Order: sequence, then C-alpha cells, then structure tokens
Amino acid sequence: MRYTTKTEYGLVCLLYMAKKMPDYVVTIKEIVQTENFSESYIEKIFQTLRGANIVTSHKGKNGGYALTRQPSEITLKVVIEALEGHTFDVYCEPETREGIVCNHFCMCGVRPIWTRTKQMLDQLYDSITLATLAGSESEVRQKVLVA
Amino acid sequence: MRYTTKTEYGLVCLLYMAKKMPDYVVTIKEIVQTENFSESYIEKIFQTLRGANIVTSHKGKNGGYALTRQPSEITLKVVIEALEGHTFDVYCEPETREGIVCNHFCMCGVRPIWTRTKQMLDQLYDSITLATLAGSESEVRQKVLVA
DNA sequence: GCAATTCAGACCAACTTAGTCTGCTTTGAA
DNA sequence: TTCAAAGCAGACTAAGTTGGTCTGAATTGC
Repeated sequence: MRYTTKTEYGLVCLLYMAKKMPDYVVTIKEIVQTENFSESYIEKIFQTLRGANIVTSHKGKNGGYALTRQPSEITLKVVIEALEGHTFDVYCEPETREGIVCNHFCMCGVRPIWTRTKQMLDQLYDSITLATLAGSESEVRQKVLVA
Repeated sequence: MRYTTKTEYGLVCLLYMAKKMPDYVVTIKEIVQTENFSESYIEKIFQTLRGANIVTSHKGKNGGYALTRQPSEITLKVVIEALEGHTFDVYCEPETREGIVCNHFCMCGVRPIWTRTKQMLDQLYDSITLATLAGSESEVRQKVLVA
C-alpha cells in the first residue's frame, strides 16, 4: 500500500515552492528542470492542485503558479486528499460508496481497523504543513546522510 | 490508498477461525458458505497464509486449516505483511528496492513523511491481535448498528 | 504579433487486481 | 482397496488503475 506518484511528485513540487519566497511564481519548466520530472504529467498535477485551491495560476508570458497561502497553512492532509482522493480508503464505509451493498465489511469485526487507520493518518497529516517539511529538511537530510 | 481484498478477505477468514475453539479445523467450503466469498480465491489466500505460517493445513478427507497459534498471538501486522507484502510502502527506501537509483525521494523532504507513516501503522497493527478483534466485535457491532 | 505560458482533454501502454479454471496429490473412512 | 473429500499448484484472464504522452487550443506580456 502506498500513495501514487501524483502525491509524491505533487508534494516535491509544493515543497520546492514553499522553500522559495512567499508569492514566488514558479513555472512548470523551471520545476521540471530542477526535479527532473515529466512536463506533461506535472502540468496535470498542477491542474489538480489549482482545482483544490492549493495553488493559483497566471497564464501567458511570465505566468506560472504560486501557493494560495502560507506554507504553514497548507497541511499534508489537504494536499493528499486533493491528489489522492483520500488519505485512506475505509472501503466498506456505506456513505462513501452509495448503491453498493456491502456483504462482509460494514458490520464485521475488520472494519474498525480501517476506521482507526484513517483516523490516525488524518491526524498525522493534519499536523504537518509544508512549512514543517521545509523547515526540517536540512536537518532530516543530514540524519539520512549520516545513517 | 487501501489494502487489497486479499487482506480484507484474509482477515475476515482468520477472524472467523479465531472465534471458534482453539485448534478448530475449518474447511474452505465452510468458510466460503458462511462469508459468501469465492472458493478459488479464498483457497489462494489460505495458501499464502500457510506460507507465512499463520495457518497449518491438513490434506485429504476431514482436512482443513487451523491457526498455528493462539489468536492473541497473531498480530495484524503479521497478517497484513503476509498478504500485502508490507503495511506501507515507503517506496523510495533504497534498501527495499536494490538497483533502483532514486532521483527525487531518498534524500528529499518528502521521504520522512512516509517513514513516519509506516512507523505509525506498524505500531498500530502490532498492538492489535485476532483476539482483540474477536473480543471487541460484538460491542463494535452494536455501536455501528445504533449509529 | 509573437513567444511563453497555462488549460483541456483524448489517448495509451504497462501493470495490478481480483479473480477463474484445470487438474493433480493426499488422506480418511467405508 | 477404492473413492470421495479435501488441499495444492499454477496457468490464465478480464477489468480497472497508473503513469504517463500528445495535440492543440486560450491567454497574456513585451
């Protein structure tokens, strides 16, 4: 179980932006060159981020993307939900899949595990912002390099 | 992000066994009739569980499957890892994907999130056993029905 | 007006999932 | 000794998802 590359790439891009000055306008080209991603794919990811109001865009020459708010006000939860749909799919939750009769899961002893899992992940991702990540990066980088 | 049906079905089956007497031998047919699963698919799942030494099997007439140890000694982590491969795929972890050079992830600011995620899930699933689930089921069932 | 940029959406190959299917082997009991 | 009931092994497959690509707009600043 893992998140898709959309989330992975999206977070890398947002983190890149967070580390720049506030209101910094970044272009797809710039970010693709720095991070060595596929241009078309990143474009699509930014469309999703724009739809979720995490970034704004400006068309035309000197256009590009900027964060809609401070890095400290953009939580991981919001980003993951925008790119992935949800932090964790409880799957058998009746309210999330209307029309589907759940034969096994809804009332069974297994479901509470998934509810609890989602609860934990939501809480974790709600407590981490882009600023958290940007701030701890150098320190984290060192740790990893030493280990 | 969610676990596959292998894990879902596998847990339902194991929970079914846990609620029976210790050393109870269950057949695929019995469990399939009770839970309304596909026979062939459940067979495959039990092969995996046997490979992970979570159940033992006995061939031939009056054969079937039994838990290898007490429900209280079978953690969710062990079951999920057997059926899913891992509780959470940190993805860019160099040691898990030898030969693959990670361009973006390994040293970047995003990776610690996934490390932390895996840590939390591992800890959660290590603290829950089949006995926990079997024990809390009736109570959980009530809660759900009331809500 | 032109070059740089985003925007929209159709398209697609490869992979994964959730199974099915066929037939074999082992075993207990009649 | 036979036979039916079980597990065992593995090839196969349809449908869905992932991780993109590609074409061609529309918009904007210089």
